Amino acid sequence: MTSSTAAKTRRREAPADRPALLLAWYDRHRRRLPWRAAAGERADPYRVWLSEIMLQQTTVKAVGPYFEKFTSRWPDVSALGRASLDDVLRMWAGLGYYSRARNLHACAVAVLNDHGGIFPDTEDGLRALPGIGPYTAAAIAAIAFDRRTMPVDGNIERVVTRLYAIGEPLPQSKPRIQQMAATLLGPSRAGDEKSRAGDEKSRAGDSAQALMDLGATICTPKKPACSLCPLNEDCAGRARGDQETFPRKAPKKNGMLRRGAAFVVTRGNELLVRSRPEKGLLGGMTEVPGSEWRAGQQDKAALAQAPELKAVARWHRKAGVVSHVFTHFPLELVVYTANVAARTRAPDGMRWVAVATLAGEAFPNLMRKVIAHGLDL
DNA sequence: AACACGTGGAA
DNA sequence: TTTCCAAGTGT
Repeated sequence: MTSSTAAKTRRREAPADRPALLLAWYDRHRRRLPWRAAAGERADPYRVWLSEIMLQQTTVKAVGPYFEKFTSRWPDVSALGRASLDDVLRMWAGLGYYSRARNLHACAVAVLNDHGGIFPDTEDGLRALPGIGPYTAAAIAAIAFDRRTMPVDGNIERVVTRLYAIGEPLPQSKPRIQQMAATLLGPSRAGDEKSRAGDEKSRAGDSAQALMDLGATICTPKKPACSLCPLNEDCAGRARGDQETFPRKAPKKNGMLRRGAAFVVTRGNELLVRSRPEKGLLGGMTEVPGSEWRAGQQDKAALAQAPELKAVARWHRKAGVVSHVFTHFPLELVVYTANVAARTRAPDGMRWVAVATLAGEAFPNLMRKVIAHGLDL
């Protein structure tokens, strides 16, 4: 047997201890984030939950100020559970995916009313709450309650598909990824008293956060810094040289451009607004009145679609359009402005709000753009 | 299973 | 400029 064969054999018999390498790396390089406890300390379930909801499909940078605002105003889940939904939507405005805010509030109410203000400490218990899906349930269980479970988010999907060169595209590969990700969990800690399944104490939360930090800082979507990766010796993707091509995923289709009109109607220093329906796009958020948004439509017919605004005499069409891109379609809105007489009543379902207090309204960013365009802000 | 659901930043 | 995407969930 040659020495190189012997080395290969040895490696096969004693593979790198990836869970341990991962935790050792995490102990040196973990990111300091507002919702994370100090090393070795138990995280606050409320802060873990709040951060996990905010971080869904959202960058750490964008979440920072929102997390600060929320925790300052509502220091615990009971406080949030006693807040009004409107207040929560106003605080969430601008973060996107507004059903998260709705579910966040519903979840806080459920924890307060059904669980005495204490978060369930099991994955199943968490999973039953509004807005908590399989990822978030596992993340909270692992990070806040030391449950030995591995949440799989986008970062972990990327790291794992590269590590094992999983060529099957998402989402079909999800079960395989989940299975392989779980092998990166460290062993149960010794000295446990008997424990139920999945109840073993471990550093599961650290293992999960290690994988996320690795994905965020080293195993990045483009140009991964493999030379700095604690798992690089054993990475199948890197061995093949095509690590950047993982994870594979089906191409996404682009939505068609939709157009519509928005009406910025002022009455002195007040603006005419309404609330969107609770379900659907921008659900429950505040908007200025407008036409429907249709693919292929020009704006000619827009005014005709706003019968409740027929009374307005003088419309002024602002030059240019407001462009916005949603996940599934781009949007262009033309903006009409008008100023109406002092005691003009708001049409049914609409209300006047002071321009001075606009910043505190539950406007999604699209509406902030529209209003800024219409008011020349 | 596939699609709806926001936004801003990076390359 | 365009494309991709960032700690997913609900239906």
